[in-house]
Amino acid sequence: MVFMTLRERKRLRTRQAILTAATDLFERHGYTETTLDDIAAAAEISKRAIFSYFASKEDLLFPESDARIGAAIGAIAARQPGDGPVQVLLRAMTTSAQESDDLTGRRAALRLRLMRTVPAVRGRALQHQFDAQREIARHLAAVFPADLSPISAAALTGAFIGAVTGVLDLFFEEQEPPQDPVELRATLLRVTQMALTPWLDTSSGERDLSSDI
Amino acid sequence: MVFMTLRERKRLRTRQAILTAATDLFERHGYTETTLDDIAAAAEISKRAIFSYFASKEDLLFPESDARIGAAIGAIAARQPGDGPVQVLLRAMTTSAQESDDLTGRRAALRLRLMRTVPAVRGRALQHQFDAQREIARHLAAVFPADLSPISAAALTGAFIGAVTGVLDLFFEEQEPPQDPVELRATLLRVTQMALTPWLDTSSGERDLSSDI
DNA sequence: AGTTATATTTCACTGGACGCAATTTTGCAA
DNA sequence: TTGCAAAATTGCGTCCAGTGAAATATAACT
Repeated sequence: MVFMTLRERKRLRTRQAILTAATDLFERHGYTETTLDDIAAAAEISKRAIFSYFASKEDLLFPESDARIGAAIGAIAARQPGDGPVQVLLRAMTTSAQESDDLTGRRAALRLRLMRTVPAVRGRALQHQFDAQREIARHLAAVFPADLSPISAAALTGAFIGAVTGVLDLFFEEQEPPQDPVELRATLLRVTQMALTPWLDTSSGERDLSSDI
Repeated sequence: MVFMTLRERKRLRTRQAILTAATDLFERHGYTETTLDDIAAAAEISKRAIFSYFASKEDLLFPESDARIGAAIGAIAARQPGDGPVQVLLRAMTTSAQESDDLTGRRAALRLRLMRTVPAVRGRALQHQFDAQREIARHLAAVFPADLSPISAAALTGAFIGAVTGVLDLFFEEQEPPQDPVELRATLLRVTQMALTPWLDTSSGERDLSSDI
């Protein structure tokens, strides 16, 4: 966006200031230990102003959730002619894991860590994931009206995401999420592969995810 | 338990009083509109005492979540000799939907309604569901060490529950959850059937869930 | 009855969220 | 450059969930 009024640019800057201040303090002093007053002070803004940028304290950890959904449905829209629903879902997952910076960056690792320690954060994460899932299912059904009823689309999408989430949780129970963005992204793709290979074997068309890394 | 100290009996009574007061007020005035002070007053107890029974306001809606998990892992333990992982999972879902009063009763319908309107409630519900999923996956892997790695168990369980949850959400988007417990339970089983039939066709052994109704 | 253990109440306090009015900042036009 | 309307920001104040600690009450045990 080259054309932005000065107002919008400044707003973006303070928004970014809030985000960096928040993640910074979260990393150094912990999530619950950091108050909104602290963040406001660090961002040189009033506490009240934070709520004009983010709806809640938790949302400071999910600043780009819309973009992630957007990437996924974009991948669905830009499907290859020969692909079936399963392939499309798969590609939507991997590309959305790559395009949006939401899965990389230092905020991603922080979020993964906080998800397992702060209940409120986990709850918000699951909510976001669920909303994304509903949206994806809706678009998938719209794109394959012949092959998928809305119900089948919901079931298939839920199964996919559920499988990946389940394996991800198990995986990060014993293994710390890597700090390095590149490594983190590779790990996520590997876990996706682990979660979904049984599928790809039995149902339709083998495909190696590692080609996407 | 016929033999219970007076203390335990009284404690159970007040616990029940809190629950009925809470669900009552939630139904009549709404969740966010009802304060903990209201509930405390209705239960004739101090607000502070509520927290010695329940950890949070949301948890007033999930009083028996442990029992639900217990029923599920009980069903896994008491599996039929010939059943594979898929059948066991299926039976665990249906029986846990029947044994625990958590899915029936007027609190279940209320909860389903609030899950779609109050974000905090939805978050808590997803958290409970996720915890249950992890527990179930762990037990499933323990019971089928030959057929399932811990990872496959996590993926399979996540896929199952994810599919059911996704379809459930879609279903209740247009259709109000029925108030009548019997009808509600039947609906849940029907939705489960809808979500999982594609599976049962392709993978292993057809089975009609309606025999469980 | 007296003693110990466990609930419950009371009170004071923190922190997140939000409504509202006053005030400052900014974009833009005369 | 100045003036003005719109938008952003601030500084209150309020509400409510949740916590800590001390005081009080109540059951259990001997």
